[in-house]
Amino acid sequence: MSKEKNQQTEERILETAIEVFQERGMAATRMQEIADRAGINKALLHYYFRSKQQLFEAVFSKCFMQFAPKVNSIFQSEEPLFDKLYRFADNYITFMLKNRFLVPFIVQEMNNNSEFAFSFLDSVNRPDPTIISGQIKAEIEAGIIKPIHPKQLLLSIFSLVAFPFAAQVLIKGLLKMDDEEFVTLMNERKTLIPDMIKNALKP
Amino acid sequence: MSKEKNQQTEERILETAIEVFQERGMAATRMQEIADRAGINKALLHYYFRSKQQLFEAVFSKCFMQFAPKVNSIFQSEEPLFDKLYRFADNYITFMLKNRFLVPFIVQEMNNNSEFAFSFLDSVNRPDPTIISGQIKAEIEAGIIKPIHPKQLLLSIFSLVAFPFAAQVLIKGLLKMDDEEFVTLMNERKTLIPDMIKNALKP
DNA sequence: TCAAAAATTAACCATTTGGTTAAACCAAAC
DNA sequence: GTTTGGTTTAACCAAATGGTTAATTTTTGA
Repeated sequence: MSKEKNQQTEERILETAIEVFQERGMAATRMQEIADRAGINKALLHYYFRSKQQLFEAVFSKCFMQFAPKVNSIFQSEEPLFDKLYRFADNYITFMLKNRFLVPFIVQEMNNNSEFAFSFLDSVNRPDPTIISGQIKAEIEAGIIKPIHPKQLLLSIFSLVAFPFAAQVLIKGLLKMDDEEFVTLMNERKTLIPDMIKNALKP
Repeated sequence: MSKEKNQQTEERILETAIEVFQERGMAATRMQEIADRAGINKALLHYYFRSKQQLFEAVFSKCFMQFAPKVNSIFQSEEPLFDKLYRFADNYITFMLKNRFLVPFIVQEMNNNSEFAFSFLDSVNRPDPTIISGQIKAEIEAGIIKPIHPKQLLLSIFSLVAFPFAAQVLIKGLLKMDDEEFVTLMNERKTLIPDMIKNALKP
């Protein structure tokens, strides 16, 4: 068989696996369901990816890499802090609105598999907080923004942007929103969040 | 056998089940492990709680009720908005620091089991956003705070407080924190978050 | 004291699940 | 056309898992 089809099949398996893993999470995912949805025999899964664990790791890695480099490039550019912030909120929310299960999946599996999570983060070109932390300190010293621990600021930004996706069902339930309203709200947040932080940090 | 011991056993099972479910999540939890940790026979689990699903629902309900009424009472009191906010951040973070797995558990299981999640929320004395939403609108009209959609404000508050707990492992990994630093940061956030929001909403 | 009721257990059971094996299939090279 | 290599499948397998049953132990209350 040609290399072509080989790659195609592997690709189809991985894409299907991403779907199922994101929908159900690692623990609740069944190899059989992936095989069924991909229209192949279960044994073929093990032919391409040796085990459930390895398939999961391929899925996780691909998912993580779908947004990490982008975040990285924004945070490591030369722009002023607030420009980065607007760009980040916009890009991140836009992307996550198209990939609704991504954040919950990453968050959940990191929590449930922390040994793997840490070794994965160490092996990967992950967003590096030192550069932007330096920038935050510099802008504080320059009097552009109020003093704040850089990690607190970063944590707040991530929280404001990511939590609504991470806790989608809870939030919709508590605030009595349907999906349409949720999307509207998240679109507003592309500017609302940076505006809010800008205001909060006004010296 | 006395009603006493009955209650005691049921209580011990439930407490153990809370531990295991929070550690592993519904899908990865094994009835056998709960039985082992509780020092009883597996059949006894089914004697008190008919099935894994029912045990899970008891666990989930008890966990949810550990904090929902408190949040409720704070948000529905007569205080000014910012007083509530300070009280909420302080109480919530203090409690979650002592129950590290609670938020991730609730968030994860609501996501993975949304049919159950919604019917549960409907059946329960959940935090009701209408009251505090009214208050927010009133304080906007009184010129105390800037205009903002009440749901956006509530969503932001929840995000800032809850996300670090929900995504603990991811956050520690990205920001390179050990647990000690995490605790320090979260303690600072008891006032940092309300301060930040207060500033952001200054008219 | 002793029989009935409740609690607890050991042994089972059916099904599900991740994973394996050996055979079949199929495109291409010779 | 036949061999050869990787690809795909049907059939299996052993372990794990949620759940049940029937018997045993403990408690109760008359």
